[in-house]
Amino acid sequence: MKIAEVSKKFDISSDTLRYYERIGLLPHVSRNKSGIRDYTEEDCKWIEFVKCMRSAGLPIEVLIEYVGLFQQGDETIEARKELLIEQRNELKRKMEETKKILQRLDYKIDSYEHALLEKEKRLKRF
Amino acid sequence: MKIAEVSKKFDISSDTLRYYERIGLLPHVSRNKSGIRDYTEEDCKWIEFVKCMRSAGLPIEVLIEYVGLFQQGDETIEARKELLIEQRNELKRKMEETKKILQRLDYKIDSYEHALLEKEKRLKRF
DNA sequence: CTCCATTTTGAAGTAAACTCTAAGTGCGAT
DNA sequence: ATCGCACTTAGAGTTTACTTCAAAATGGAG
Repeated sequence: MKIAEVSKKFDISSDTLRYYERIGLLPHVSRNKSGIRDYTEEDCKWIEFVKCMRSAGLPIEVLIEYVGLFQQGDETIEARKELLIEQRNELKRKMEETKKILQRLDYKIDSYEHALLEKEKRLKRF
Repeated sequence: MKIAEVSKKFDISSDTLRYYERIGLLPHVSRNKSGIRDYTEEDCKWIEFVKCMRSAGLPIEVLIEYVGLFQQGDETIEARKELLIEQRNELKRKMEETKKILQRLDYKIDSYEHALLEKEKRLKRF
């Protein structure tokens, strides 16, 4: 698969794909004899994984570390697991916070609802 | 309250407080006769609100709009409510996505757990 | 073979959200 | 009254995460 195809498939610009590879957020993609990237299924899985984790807000730095550990082989399974657990905990924490903020928004919206009703009442009075 | 106090209270740097005010993310804070900011309780409530909403990822731009609407008075109650509803929906959407990603992380962590057990088994065999 | 779109690289540019600097003012403590 | 720290402003600088650019090479259609 060439870069344009992959770009379309994941809705990530070619530039970003090259950038991700350059900074080590994706493992090196192999090239054909003339130096053009030829993405494998494996590469695509990484891209999908990275896109997903980025969308959840995992920092690029952490994902680079994960890719790095992965490339070092089986010796890093424990470390990778720990990294994922840490990120999961962080995500859970964020979700709890978001829940609270949602409640707060609900409350505020409700207040506005009441304010609007009051306003209407006052208008009808005349 | 002077800026240093407020900064400490909310753990937001003085620079950031001034910056927020400058871009309209906070209503104008009144100054004493010698030009030094004197934050009221009202100001503090705004800061707390902004900090909270920013932490949930609401864009600065949207919050600036909200502050702007607020300053225009009661005519904008409806618009403010709509703005909050939109942000709430967006937040809900994000939370659903985060939930899915949490599941995925759980699954991945579990896989690593199994991989580690397998590794241990292999070691014990010899 | 000729075009023209696509790809390559390294490097420079951009947007958002701060963060810092410079140059100056104000005020409590010694 | 003067030291020194907190405050002021305007504006420059930084960081993160891309994005664009420039110049050269490749690849497929006609």
